[in-house]
Amino acid sequence: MSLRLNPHVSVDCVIFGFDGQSLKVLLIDRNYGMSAESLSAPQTLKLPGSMVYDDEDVDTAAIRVLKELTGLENIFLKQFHVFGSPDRLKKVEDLNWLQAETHMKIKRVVTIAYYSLIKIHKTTPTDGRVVWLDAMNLPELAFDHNQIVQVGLQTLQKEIQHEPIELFELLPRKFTIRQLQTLYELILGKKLDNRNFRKSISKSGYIVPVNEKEKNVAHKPAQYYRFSHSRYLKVKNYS
Amino acid sequence: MSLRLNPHVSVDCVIFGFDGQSLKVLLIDRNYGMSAESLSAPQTLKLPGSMVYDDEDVDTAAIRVLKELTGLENIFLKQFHVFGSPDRLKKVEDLNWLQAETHMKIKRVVTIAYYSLIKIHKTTPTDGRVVWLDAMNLPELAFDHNQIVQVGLQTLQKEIQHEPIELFELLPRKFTIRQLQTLYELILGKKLDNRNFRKSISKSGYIVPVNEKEKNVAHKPAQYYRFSHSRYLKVKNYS
DNA sequence: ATACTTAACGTATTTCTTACGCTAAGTTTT
DNA sequence: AAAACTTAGCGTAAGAAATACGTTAAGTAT
Repeated sequence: MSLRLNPHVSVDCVIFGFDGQSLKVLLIDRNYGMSAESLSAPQTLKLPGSMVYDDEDVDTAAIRVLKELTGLENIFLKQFHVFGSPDRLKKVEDLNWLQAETHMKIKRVVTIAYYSLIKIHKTTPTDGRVVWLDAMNLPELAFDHNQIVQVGLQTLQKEIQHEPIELFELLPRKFTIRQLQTLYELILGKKLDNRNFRKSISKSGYIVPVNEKEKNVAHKPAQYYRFSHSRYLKVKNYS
Repeated sequence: MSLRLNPHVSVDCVIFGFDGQSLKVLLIDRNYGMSAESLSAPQTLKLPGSMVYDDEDVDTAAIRVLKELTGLENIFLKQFHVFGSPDRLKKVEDLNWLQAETHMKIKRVVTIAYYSLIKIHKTTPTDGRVVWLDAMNLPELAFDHNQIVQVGLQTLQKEIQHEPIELFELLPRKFTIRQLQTLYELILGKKLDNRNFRKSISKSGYIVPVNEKEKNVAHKPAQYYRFSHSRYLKVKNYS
């Protein structure tokens, strides 16, 4: 019979952001501040994550990671998968970095992955380790983080079919229908019919116009809308 | 800064079964073979689970638990949530039992929950610890296992709206439309219109009749159907 | 004034969902 | 043997939702 051990338990966050053009993922440069040679080494980027502390709920750990990096609280965060293969740390440089960082002898880490959606402009810009990269075109990341992003993206694609609410976390408070459609198209990876998209928006009942239009654009200015949480609850509960 | 530790990592399986009448969950009597007083103690029932072994993938651990209890392999198993609250072991008898069972000093266990669907008649009947109880009407279970079953059921409800394929794991190879409908109604917790249900089945394209009917029933005998995996793939990929 | 660009409304068609009426094929009862 | 009972199984019509596509509107740039 096999022996039992305690793997270390961590959380990793796939933090999606939208800058109006493309879908981004927040990454940490783990060699930030090091020599130029190190910086040019591959796989220097990783997802933000942390070991789970003593007496800390795993969800709380994910909330903490997000707070530390972005300063944001009360953000949508969803647990979506556990990555627990024993050979997740098969790259030597990953294991070395992890042990130096945590000051612990580590054999194995089981990680619980979360995804989150935030507005890019709200992130703390003082943390130089943070970079935003295009979610659809990532370089090779540390550990199994490319796989984690991929599974997170697939989960998000499934989720927004039923709960579009999550997407509003990615947009400014006031947004145009076109911005919302672009976001849908980016995440789903396909084009949508603008006229039918508009119809579905007006039918939704919880995306309401605000008294403001675009300015200084070289075409007909678009109406701004906002997401009405109270109307959302009404629509979902009482009809 | 808080200390870091290694919680123990376990898997727990919510194994759903269908006996033609009601939806069941497989539970383990952890006091099996003990004195009568112990047997009458509350919370003697728990979900099947295990610590994750050294060099074992977490998914593999879940597969192993299922195999040990039912003898079944190649069964649908889906990871659905991690339960990682630090006070999961707050009941003294739970902690005592766990430490006696594992011969380890345990402070905390983070568990990864899976659900699975199987045909009840195929379970190994030799294991006396195993009991099947009605999923909708469970007694108080050990640990946070009532909550785990509840979340598992909610996940299953969501899943079958999009991927009815999972349900065929619960039915015999040949089944009637009525059996399938009963299963849907049990899981969704609501009645469905039989005529419309039949229509959706014939439209599906992957539930095909076999050359056999019910016998010795006190009414018009029903046609048997089976799930065609090859047709399922065609329908889902090429249309 | 004309061209250009994106916003925004409308309509017709098809496809999906829902509600409900009726007949069919067995066994059980009288 | 006929009638009653039970569940199987087909059909149709109305309403809702998804799809495809034509057209006008309101600004800036030249």
